[in-house]
Amino acid sequence: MIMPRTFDLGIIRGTGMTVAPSATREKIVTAADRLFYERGFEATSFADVAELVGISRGNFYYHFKTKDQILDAVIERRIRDRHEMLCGWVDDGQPPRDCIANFIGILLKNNRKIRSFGCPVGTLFSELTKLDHPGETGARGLFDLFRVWLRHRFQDMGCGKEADALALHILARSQGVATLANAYPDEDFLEREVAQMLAWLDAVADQHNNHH
Amino acid sequence: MIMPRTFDLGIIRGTGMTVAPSATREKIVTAADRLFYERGFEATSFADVAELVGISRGNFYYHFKTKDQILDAVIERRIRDRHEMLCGWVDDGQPPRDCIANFIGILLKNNRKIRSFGCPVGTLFSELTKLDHPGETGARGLFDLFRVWLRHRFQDMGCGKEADALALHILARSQGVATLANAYPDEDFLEREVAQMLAWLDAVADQHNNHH
DNA sequence: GACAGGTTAGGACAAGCGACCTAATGATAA
DNA sequence: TTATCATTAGGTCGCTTGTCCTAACCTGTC
Repeated sequence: MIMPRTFDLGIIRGTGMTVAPSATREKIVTAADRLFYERGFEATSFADVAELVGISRGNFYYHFKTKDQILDAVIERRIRDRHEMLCGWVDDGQPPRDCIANFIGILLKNNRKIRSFGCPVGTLFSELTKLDHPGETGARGLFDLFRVWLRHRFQDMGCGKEADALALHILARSQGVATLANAYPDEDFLEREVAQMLAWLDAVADQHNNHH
Repeated sequence: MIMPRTFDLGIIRGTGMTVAPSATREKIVTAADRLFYERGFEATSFADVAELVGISRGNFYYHFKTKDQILDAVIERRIRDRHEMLCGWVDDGQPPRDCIANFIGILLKNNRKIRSFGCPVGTLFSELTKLDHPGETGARGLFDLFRVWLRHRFQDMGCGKEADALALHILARSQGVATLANAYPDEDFLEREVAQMLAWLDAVADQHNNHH
């Protein structure tokens, strides 16, 4: 397991020291995280975030020098959250097949948000790529997190060299399902596709159980 | 086959008459189509389009009253182009299996653009949804065009009631592959997934050949 | 030449944006 | 109390945006 980015656990502001994160800063990141997801990064203004947090606009400059820094903090948090979630499943001692099934299950767990706004990872990456925004690297890091984690689970299942291709495959399937669930928000489609993905997963598992 | 939108084949400008489309208007739509795809709708300004076309900014108002009208025209053209492409395959007398294979082949044919900017349909829809933009309906119409066409091809293959689910499935797979090809622009992934989709298609075809 | 109608260029306009500054506030420690 | 320093509110700045207006430009026909 590789942490794709170093984590800024607090405010540094020139002192070179790591301090406990400010409560307001965390509120800003939380609000920005939500608005970047629901409205997109560019369409979200400082005023929007300030209104949601309930603070003054001008106050932002104290916590973040630029809008890009807020984006970095949001991506950082998203990576940390997903990282914890994924590692939690492994630490629980769940077998790799169940871990991957949990990943697929995210689509159902978050089905309402996904049907409204698509996948937080895919839509953010897509937007930043089009904007030629440096944050694209961080957004790709989110993909990397899932890709590497899935690869390791498939390796644990004994898939060997195929593991990375399988990881990308299931990642792509999830992205596609999220996109179409967003365009056609009827619940049946999502459940149907998740069931198919789980069946596919079990077929892969069986195939490698029989071989070894 | 249903045309999801009526086509405005020219400029109306109050007269209620349909006139031959102006050359400048077509240039504007072409440039906007490209920029909306490469940079996104909101991030593309009138100045950007004007520069690409080589005309004055202020001139836009003569051809389009608002930016939204340009978007409508772009979506209209995209629908018309895809409609012609899809109908062309059917009119050529290609069997349904080959028609669907052609659809999957779009991913390879446009692989360079897709790896750079993602899928023109999916990314546009995703952006407009987040913006709560009325053009979302038109963008969904693009999905509808493919969905209905694919459904009819699967029906022609004898898939009956499953046809629509199969159409959505292959649509979702395409979307996911495009998204990940955008994030990881190495050629192998795209070719691998396309091969898998074609294998899946043949499996579906065989299944329904044996049954009947 | 004179005229008319479709077309174009260039600029004006208010609104909103990110970035930035400064004075006021609040809590803590001497 | 006083001093200190982190934090906040409110406002300004230059810039870009979409929208809109008007004068000039073609390119025909009379």
